[in-house]
Amino acid sequence: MTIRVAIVDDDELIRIGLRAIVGAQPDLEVVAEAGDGADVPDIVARTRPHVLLIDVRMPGIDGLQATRHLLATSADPPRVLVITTFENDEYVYDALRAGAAGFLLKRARPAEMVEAIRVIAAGDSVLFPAAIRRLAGAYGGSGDDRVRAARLTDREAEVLRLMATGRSNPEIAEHLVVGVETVKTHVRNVLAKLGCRDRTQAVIAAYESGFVNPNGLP
Amino acid sequence: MTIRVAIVDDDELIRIGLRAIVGAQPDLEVVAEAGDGADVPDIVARTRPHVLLIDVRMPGIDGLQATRHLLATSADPPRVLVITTFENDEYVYDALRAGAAGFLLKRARPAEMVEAIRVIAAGDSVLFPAAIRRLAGAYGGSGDDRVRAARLTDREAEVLRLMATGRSNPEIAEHLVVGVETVKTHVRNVLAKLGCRDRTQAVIAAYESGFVNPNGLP
DNA sequence: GGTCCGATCCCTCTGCCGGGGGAGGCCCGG
DNA sequence: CCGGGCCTCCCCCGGCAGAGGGATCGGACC
Repeated sequence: MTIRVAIVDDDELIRIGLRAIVGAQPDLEVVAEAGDGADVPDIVARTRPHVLLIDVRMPGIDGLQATRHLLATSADPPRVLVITTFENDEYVYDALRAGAAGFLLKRARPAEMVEAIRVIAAGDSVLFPAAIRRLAGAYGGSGDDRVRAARLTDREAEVLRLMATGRSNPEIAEHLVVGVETVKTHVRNVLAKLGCRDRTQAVIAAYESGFVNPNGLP
Repeated sequence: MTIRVAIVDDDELIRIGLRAIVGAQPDLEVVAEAGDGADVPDIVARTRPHVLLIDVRMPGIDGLQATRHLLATSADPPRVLVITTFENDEYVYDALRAGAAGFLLKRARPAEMVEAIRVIAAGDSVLFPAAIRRLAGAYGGSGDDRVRAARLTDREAEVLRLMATGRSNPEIAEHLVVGVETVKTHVRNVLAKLGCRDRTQAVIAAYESGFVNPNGLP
């Protein structure tokens, strides 16, 4: 099956280069191109790409915003591969946090680029699976049973996620920059809503209901 | 040309393991070892390694600070490969932002580790997806790694499994028909072997390493 | 304007959890 | 035979967790 690729970059030269590289592969196909992040929802809806190559830095709607919006609204979003010039671009990390599946350096060799696209399209492997899933899960809506049924508030969900990283109450407090007492209140509410006796049971519920996931897989 | 590798980790066991793995490769050579991030500038200046393996989490100067300092002061710094236990460790993001070239999971297989070192040493191919893919590599399906590496006894494994069902120590004791003190001893041993602070972290490790799984699947 | 809810913080108090010891019985293997 | 794992149980103790109260503030909603 050919992998459907969409390219979004404000620099036409980059688009031409990427199109040439991607188009030369028998198993890859460029199904859409755009020069503005604002077009992303439209082209995704129309062409249903498997992989979306998008520049983090663009005038108007940048890759970060586009990614976030996409994962928040699309029922079956493409895998997002962020394009960047500098490997230490701070936006990249924000993009990854927003749910991007990986990133690609503009100066990477063509063979590396297409390999990255294939890897990303395969979906189940790659970069920071757990972290990405967690973040994507926070924005997008993939299924929890018990946790979703608990109707946690944003803050409570955040606290549960931190509990599921093994943090103690003081550590969560530090991370959220609030008092320990506040965290304890949230924890108490989470436990009550989930019907759990202690934080360990809550973390188990989080795993079992897919609120958090081990090493990958939706 | 042999790739010169320096290893910095506060855990001597990890250092021994890495040294054994790296040293066994004909094209890799361990030129320095340290247990404290404070030693990094010194060993880098003295031994001029190509690749620096460093643990993100260490008492005193951690990998993050060491990396930052190194890249800020060294004229020709080594490529930094960060060592971490959890792939979603928040420090990892910070380390990458600080200039690390990639990260290595402690539970990765030796072949994946040396491959990662070679990729990093090659320098220009800093493509994360490709590198990470080799690291995360064959992860899926059956991978106890962390838990298996802990070499738990039968009883300890049984206790961990019960911990992962959300049982308290008294409940585990009742289930196993032994005293609570016995259970506490097993729990203590499990925590020590897994390097966890509390039972919640142990349960997370059990899920993340596939020792137990949500809802099904091998 | 009043009500409800979410987020924040504070207090007390019970108790299990987890660390650090030690100690006896068992079976296996050198 | 005797050492070493493993399982079992015991004591002491500091500390955080979790229950149960109550309080303030802001925004959303009516």
